[in-house]
Amino acid sequence: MVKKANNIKELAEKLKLSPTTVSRVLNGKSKTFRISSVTSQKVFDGAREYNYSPNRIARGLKLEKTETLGLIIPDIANPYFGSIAKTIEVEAHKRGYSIILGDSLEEVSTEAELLKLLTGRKADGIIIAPAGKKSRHIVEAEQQGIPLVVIDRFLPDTNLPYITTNNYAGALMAMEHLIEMGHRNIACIQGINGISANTDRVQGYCDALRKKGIAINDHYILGNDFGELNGYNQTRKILKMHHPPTAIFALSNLISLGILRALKEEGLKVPDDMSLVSFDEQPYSPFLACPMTTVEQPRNEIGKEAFELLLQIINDKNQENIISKKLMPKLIIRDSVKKFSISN
Amino acid sequence: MVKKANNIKELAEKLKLSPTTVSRVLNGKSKTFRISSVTSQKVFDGAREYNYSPNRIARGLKLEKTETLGLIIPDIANPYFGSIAKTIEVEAHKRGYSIILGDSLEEVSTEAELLKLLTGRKADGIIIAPAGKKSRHIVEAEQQGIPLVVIDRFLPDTNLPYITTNNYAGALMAMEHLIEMGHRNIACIQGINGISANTDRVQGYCDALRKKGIAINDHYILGNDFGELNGYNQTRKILKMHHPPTAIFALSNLISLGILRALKEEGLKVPDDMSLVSFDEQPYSPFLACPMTTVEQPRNEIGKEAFELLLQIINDKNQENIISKKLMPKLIIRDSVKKFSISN
DNA sequence: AAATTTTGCACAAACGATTGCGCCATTCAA
DNA sequence: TTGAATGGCGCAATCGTTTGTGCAAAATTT
Repeated sequence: MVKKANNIKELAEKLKLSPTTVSRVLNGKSKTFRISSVTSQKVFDGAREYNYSPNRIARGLKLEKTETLGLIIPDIANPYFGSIAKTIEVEAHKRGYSIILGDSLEEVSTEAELLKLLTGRKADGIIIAPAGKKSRHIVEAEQQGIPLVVIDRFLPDTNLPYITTNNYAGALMAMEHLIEMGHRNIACIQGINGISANTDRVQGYCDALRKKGIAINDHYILGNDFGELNGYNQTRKILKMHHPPTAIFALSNLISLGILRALKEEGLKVPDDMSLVSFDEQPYSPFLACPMTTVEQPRNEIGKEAFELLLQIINDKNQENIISKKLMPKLIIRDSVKKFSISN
Repeated sequence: MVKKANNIKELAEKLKLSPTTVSRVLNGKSKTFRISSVTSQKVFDGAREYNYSPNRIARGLKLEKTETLGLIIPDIANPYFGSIAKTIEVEAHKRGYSIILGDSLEEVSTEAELLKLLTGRKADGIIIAPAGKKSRHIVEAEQQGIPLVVIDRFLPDTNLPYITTNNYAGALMAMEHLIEMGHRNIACIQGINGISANTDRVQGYCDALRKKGIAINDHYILGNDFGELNGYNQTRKILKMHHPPTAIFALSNLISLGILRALKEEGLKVPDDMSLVSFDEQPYSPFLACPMTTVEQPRNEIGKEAFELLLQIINDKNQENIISKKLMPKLIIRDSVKKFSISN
């Protein structure tokens, strides 16, 4: 059996020192408190020998900071959020922070619970990708004084700091590509209405059409969920239209999977029977039946920037230079858009 | 500004009660300590009115349990682990536990750090998908007394409790399908050698061949990583072989993506030029250029069972009925295997 | 040699909860 | 009327850290 010191008092006794001294040495305050280097060394050696590591709970209680960050995500199984979570965890770990992960299941009520839990657990800060439009509970949490950064979407009517993709620009790129390829009748299957990420993308969709003098057909904008099923259902609707579009702009990776499922059921091919551009590049995008043209969001940057911003809010007294950002996405052109030489 | 009680003492003062009483009421011990129902009600109302929620850090310190579970995963961006993490988080949340997430980046050293961190943070238990073959640090953590469950892989030479897929059975199914379809020369691109999940799958590969009296060609078993690049590199090797196989059995979702990339570069088609079966069903599997035949692991069950098992270890004194499990996977047959009528 | 400064460390009080024990008031039994 | 039993709640110690303050001993100055 290895020798073991379970707390600072035990270690102090074995070393014939006081807990005070041990604590100070281990926290790198030897100089400040004039602990002799021989004593310091004794403490370091002892800590290793007796395999002592401080109880972070007790430490957190006393210091009133836990070096813990909350991360609330609507769906951690979605690789888009998964990779954001990854970079946040990795960055946090580098800086000594741990992540408490909460999956809100896209439900505002669960999200509110998680928020309460995290404040009860005295997280030093929270990064949240909000589940819905309602944001009162988030604003309240922030007003209780907990540093908070919003990702993926921002919340209008609040001035919570955020890091998101420039969704408007992404939609613009995608649509300009479709239009250049000769498409005029383009449907847009959207996600949750009223969420900034969605609104901005739809805005980009509309503005791109407007710029080119193409009339906006309201029936072409449909759907209300970022999930696969919505993509499937809306596509079925589209295929039954009088005057169906020649292309679909999908506002999420899951939506485009649903589109593919519906098209496949009807025996339709991309891009010959239907052109497609989707938000969210994925590792499999190049290997689909028809390699897909996508808008790639800068996931890693979102994670990094969000973490840095949160850290800044935690550490800085002057909240002057807290600056939200919309990061540029990238259009990856593949084969899922058919070239139309003649206008349809 | 809302009225606010930041700790139990403040709340007690406002209610003209002692912290003792408040604590007992809020912990549902009114009966046991004969707190009158009128007092109890006063406490409940007060807690709501002053928006009091107990400091879980202080609570954790005193109670010596934090209702926090550690989850260590090699790559949270991989949807396979992502969905396991999701079910674990959701189940845990239902039972009042929070999850501290750690991404080991497939590195044993990072994994060891995370393990230390979690014990320092006094997690009540840990669920870990080990990154490598080395497991000393994991065993040590468990011997320090922290409840621990291993997922995805088990660690031979230890008797740590585990929940995994029955990888042997999964490989057997996949191979039997390939053989039934007439394939005799089947390559196997494997993941990290020496890891149980990999070893078992390779064992299934070999046994399936043996059963059918097919000689095992050592050159057909190659690779040493679960990542995309390994799939790509090994496929390039395979394509240069004297006597190339007619089918590849990929031991992970990422490996099969790498295979697809290599095949695509050479202008080869699945299944006409190469048949393919892969471990790990994915949402996109049906929509690939050739809809892929896959082995689906029971991710949700793995998550649930692992959590239940951990809870059992945490709560039960008698560790008699701690029982590890290998859960059955499912073969999903699509179009990526070509039918060979004539033997090749 | 006395006074002062510096060195080197320890005492004890927090942090916010939980809990063994105790104490007073009331009710009941004798 | 007294003693015992019960009802209803509070005191103070404790969990493992950190830290403001304090106090000897050694070193230095006068």
